[in-house]
Amino acid sequence: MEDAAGALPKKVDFSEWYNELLWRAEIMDVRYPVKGLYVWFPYGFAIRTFVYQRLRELLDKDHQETLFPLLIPEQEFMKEAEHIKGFENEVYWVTHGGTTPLDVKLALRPTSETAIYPMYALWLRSHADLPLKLYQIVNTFRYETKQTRPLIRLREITSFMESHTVHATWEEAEQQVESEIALTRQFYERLCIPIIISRRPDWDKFPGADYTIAIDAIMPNGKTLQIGTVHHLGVHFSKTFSIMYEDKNGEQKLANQTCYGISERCIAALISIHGDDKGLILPPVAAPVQAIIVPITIGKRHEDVMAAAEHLKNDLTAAGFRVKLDTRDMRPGAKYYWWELRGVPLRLELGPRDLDAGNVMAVKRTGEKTSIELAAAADGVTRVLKEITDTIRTAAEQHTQHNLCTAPSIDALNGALNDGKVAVVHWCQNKGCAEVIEEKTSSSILGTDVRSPYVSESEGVCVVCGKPGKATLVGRTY
RNA sequence: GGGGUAGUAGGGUAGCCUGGUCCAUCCUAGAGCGUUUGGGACGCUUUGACGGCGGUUCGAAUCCGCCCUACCCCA
Repeated sequence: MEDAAGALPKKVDFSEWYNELLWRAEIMDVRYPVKGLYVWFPYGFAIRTFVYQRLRELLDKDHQETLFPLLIPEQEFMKEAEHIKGFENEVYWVTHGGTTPLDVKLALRPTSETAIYPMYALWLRSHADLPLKLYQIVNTFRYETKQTRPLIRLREITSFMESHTVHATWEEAEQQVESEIALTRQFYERLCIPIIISRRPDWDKFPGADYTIAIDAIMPNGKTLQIGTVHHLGVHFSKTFSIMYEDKNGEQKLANQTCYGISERCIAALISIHGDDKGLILPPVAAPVQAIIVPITIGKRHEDVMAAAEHLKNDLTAAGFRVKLDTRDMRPGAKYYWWELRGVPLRLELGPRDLDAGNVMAVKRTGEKTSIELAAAADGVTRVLKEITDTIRTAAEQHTQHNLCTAPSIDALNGALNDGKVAVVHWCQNKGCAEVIEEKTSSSILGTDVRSPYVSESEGVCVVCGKPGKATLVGRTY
């Protein structure tokens, strides 16, 4: 029934599928009349809320949430040379207050280092104030010149979680980097999104960082999406902004810093990796509606069924599930399609036959049907939702494993990339060789020191020059 | 960074080349009423559009220019 009313484009036509799904599943409205700015539909925003709740839960264990201004005065923004170089072509400037030109131009934050660190300099006095670990979830602005895409490449990033930590020593900051990586792992583990961690090459690190660790996911078309970065800032910014503390011996020392970011790209990955030809598939942790009850009412059994459905809803709500009862005047089949498109993990069909048997039919968004006893509905739903999570996670992991391979030569690399894969090659870490690889295969070096269950560290000869090389992740990127 | 194609109701389209018969086509969605309801219901009634600004012309959805926006390809 390909041509049935309302069929989505197939997921193999990823770009079309993605755009259509954002619209049809009511995630983003792309019709806002400014390039690169999009509107969250309430349903999409609800997904965002639950996803970011998961992130906050993890951060709040040892970070504190805060909020800094959107506007950064030009002189602060211009203090750190490398940082400016990295961002100057992407900054939006506020130049007027009404009709009056401003004496000091104000930047719309492309990221908040230069907003936060002057304040850190004021706040930090002694080693007893360390470590300092704050985060905020804010919008940021970047004048992107490449093609913009909803949730993926935006001129206004609406949901940028940025964490900024301060430590006494470089080693402590390094440990913090590891702990942020572990946090990111847990976050994506909960969303059932497999990730690949690597260390970005020097030319691709954050402007003003000692090094950058990146988290990438493989999208359905084989392109990689960077869905998190952790940066060791060393003392670059603390020198510039005089972020100093008095150590135990009474000496003034420069602090070491890290910063770490995750944006709504995590939702792009969530949608893209799990969805199918019917629409979204949301893992229960991220689903605004975890179970939808569809009553099947015929003739005079209408009231019986509705009462039982209401009762079921109350039971499940009391047990802590996000449940809805769909009482709209639509045929049941239409409701099934409607909720499948929106990725609700579990559908509970309740009709006269089920009622007479004391059961409710539980249909997983991942495909399977089982019967649940009405008297023990909460237990049944707990079990089935867990099975759904496992199915979603396993499918995503298989996809990632399937799309990762090793390539012993440039030709093999090209072949793998053309097959929609991400590959590991050996590379000598020389910039010239990287350029050869990138040019010959129209791809990007993602990084070295790859951490993934599907990639093992190995030594080998550089695919370009034949000198000793390290395992390096290469892919076509968003 | 370079090139291309397009913009017509909420969504998708026809009309444009060859300006007038277009108070604009069809599908879908929306509203109202009725009959329906175990996988996308049906009938009747009804609302709703030529991206923006300017130009050419007696007359512009249609031709020209600029702007905005979107999509595709190449680097």
